[in-house]
Amino acid sequence: MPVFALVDCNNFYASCEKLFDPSLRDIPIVVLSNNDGCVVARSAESKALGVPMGAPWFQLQELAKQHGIRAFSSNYALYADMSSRVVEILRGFTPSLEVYSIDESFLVLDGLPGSLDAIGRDIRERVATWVGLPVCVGIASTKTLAKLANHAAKKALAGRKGVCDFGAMGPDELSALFARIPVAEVWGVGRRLDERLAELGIGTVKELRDAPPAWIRERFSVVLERTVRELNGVSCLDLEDVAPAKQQIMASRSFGNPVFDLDGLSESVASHTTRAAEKLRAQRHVAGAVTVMIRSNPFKPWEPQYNRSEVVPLAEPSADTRELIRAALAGLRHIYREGYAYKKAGVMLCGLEPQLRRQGSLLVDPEREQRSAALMEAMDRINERWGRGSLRPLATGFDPGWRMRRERLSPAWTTRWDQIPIVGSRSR
DNA sequence: TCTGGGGTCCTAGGACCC
DNA sequence: TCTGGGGTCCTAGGACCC
Repeated sequence: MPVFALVDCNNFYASCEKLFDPSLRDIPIVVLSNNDGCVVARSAESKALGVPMGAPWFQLQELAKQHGIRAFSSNYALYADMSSRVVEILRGFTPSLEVYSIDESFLVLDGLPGSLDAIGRDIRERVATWVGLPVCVGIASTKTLAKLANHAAKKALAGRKGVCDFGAMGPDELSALFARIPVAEVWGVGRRLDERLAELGIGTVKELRDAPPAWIRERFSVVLERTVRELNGVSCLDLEDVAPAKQQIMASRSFGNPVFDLDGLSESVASHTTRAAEKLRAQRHVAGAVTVMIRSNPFKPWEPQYNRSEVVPLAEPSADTRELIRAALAGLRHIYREGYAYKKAGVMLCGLEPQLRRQGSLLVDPEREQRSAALMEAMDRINERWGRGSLRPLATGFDPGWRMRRERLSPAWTTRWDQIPIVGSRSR
């Protein structure tokens, strides 16, 4: 029987913010989405105050003032760096590891010496000692159960010091626990499924676990059927230790201020295309089409609304930023309409295929293609060495109007020499 | 003034094929 | 009166995840 562990950082973004600023200890803090829009992470103190996940920050002003809640802009440079440090530590326990998200990893612990509970406590201690972040560990025979065990370690069985191994619990104990956990906590059960399950009298994990899989498949789908099997200890989801190549690549952002004219939209679309193209080349793929999207602000229904996208196929699949921008801007000109306050623009690259396996085409000049590849590689290397955006297409512009708001950004403590924390200094 | 940004998978339905 | 059976591919939409 396989043994999966799910290691999950507690309140990850909020914990990262607290890590380098001791004055924040015991202070309620939240981390905001891009444009300082809504709450995407809360410290334990903020949760205790009842700050809801996803709440718009401007609606929390009163509560924040009352309790001294501090808010931070998303500092992805910091979170990504801390995340990779945690993963590095986890790799010290097992080579079979899947990075599931920025703050979660699945580990396969089969055949390791020592008790699983002891390994779990080791993981917790090592991460806490080496990088200072709190994690919880859930251990079970399937991924879905490991997720649930992790949840139990955080909530229902918080007394177990952040480690929960379902394998060490008896069937009655497990059933009693499952009868206390709402079915919505199960990985793969979202709001809609929760509602539909409730109508059928399934409200707890235990009730879903004990439902006949065939019946679930009939009433719902093969996806939920798989979830039921996983809850019964039948492993259906394998560890994906090699991340599969993306099938589509998105880049989009809301604007810090509304944009009205084509020029502003063009600059943002060119910027998004540039970022998407970097990701595309990083996975060594080419794209067959570019989708460009623009929309007004749906939270202002009293203003005229406009929401449109267009797919622009490329004559030949490409990873050349210039060609992708040309296609995106052609699509943008086609769908742009005057008279709207635009709130968001984005591009999506699709029809992705590996760069190398491409079929030769009579329409492609090999010499030109080589020059393109060399230029893109040079640009990527310069930007890697000197920082993103050091060398960029002119079409991405200089207008700050549409760029996102980040008024509460903490320093890039670990990724910029000029922002590294200073512990003490000798004065003369 | 102010409301995120990515992704995946599955299903149904239509077009089209022989 | 009466109009098959099987398949593929594509797209849109809905659900989920963090």
